[in-house]
Amino acid sequence: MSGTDVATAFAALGDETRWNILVRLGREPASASALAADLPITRQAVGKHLEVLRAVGLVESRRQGREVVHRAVGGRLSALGRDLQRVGETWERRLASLKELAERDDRP
Amino acid sequence: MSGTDVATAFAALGDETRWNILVRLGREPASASALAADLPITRQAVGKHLEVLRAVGLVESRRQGREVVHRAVGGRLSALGRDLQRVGETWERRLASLKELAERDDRP
DNA sequence: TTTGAGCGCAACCCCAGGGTTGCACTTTGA
DNA sequence: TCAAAGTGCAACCCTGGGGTTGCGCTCAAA
Repeated sequence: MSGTDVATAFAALGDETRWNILVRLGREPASASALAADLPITRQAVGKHLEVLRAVGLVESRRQGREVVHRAVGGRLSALGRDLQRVGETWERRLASLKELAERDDRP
Repeated sequence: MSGTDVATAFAALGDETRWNILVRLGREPASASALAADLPITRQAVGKHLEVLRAVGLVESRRQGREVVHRAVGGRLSALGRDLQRVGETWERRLASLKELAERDDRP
């Protein structure tokens, strides 16, 4: 998990509109126009968000007739979650070690 | 996990500089000036990032003499990770159900 | 008690990016 | 075959926020 990738992935998740779109696609796949119909923004704006989400692998798109259906990739989100959890636990352990070292230094 | 909270939390993680600061604090606690010394930005800029991170509970700060020491809150990150993982798995399950329904409809 | 390190505003600059309008293209269905 | 739905650019607007400089405060150490 490189730092850059993590940052861009979370930047993708860090926009409220984008999060709403993702949640909506988590319930069921939909086209850009369908999404725009439920949201207070243009289809073009939705398109840009979908582009961002697809770039980080959180959404997959598939042409179906004259419309393009987008779906949320749950696996990608789960993987991100697992990575985050691991990093957080590492920090907790490290902090505990530092604390222990400090206490040991206090009473040599 | 409300949508707004999630978005703001990930927005906090979505900036590369902020992520670098977090990782640095995950190795060991440090003051804003110490952080600024390692980074290509001003202490004031670091301060703003720390403010954002503290607002979402990813960093805790404690005055020690004349300096303020900041540390990464691993538990908060782990919790976020677990939430993400859960949401992702929900999506996967839902998508599987939809697929099964579609196939059942195909052969009535 | 003076000096400098560390911190906290506040004002300012600047650009990435979220949003829009406008247009041209394909595909379905009547 | 024609109208309307769905999509894909491209140009443009404008705000948010990441970054800076500048100043005044506090507190530890000499």
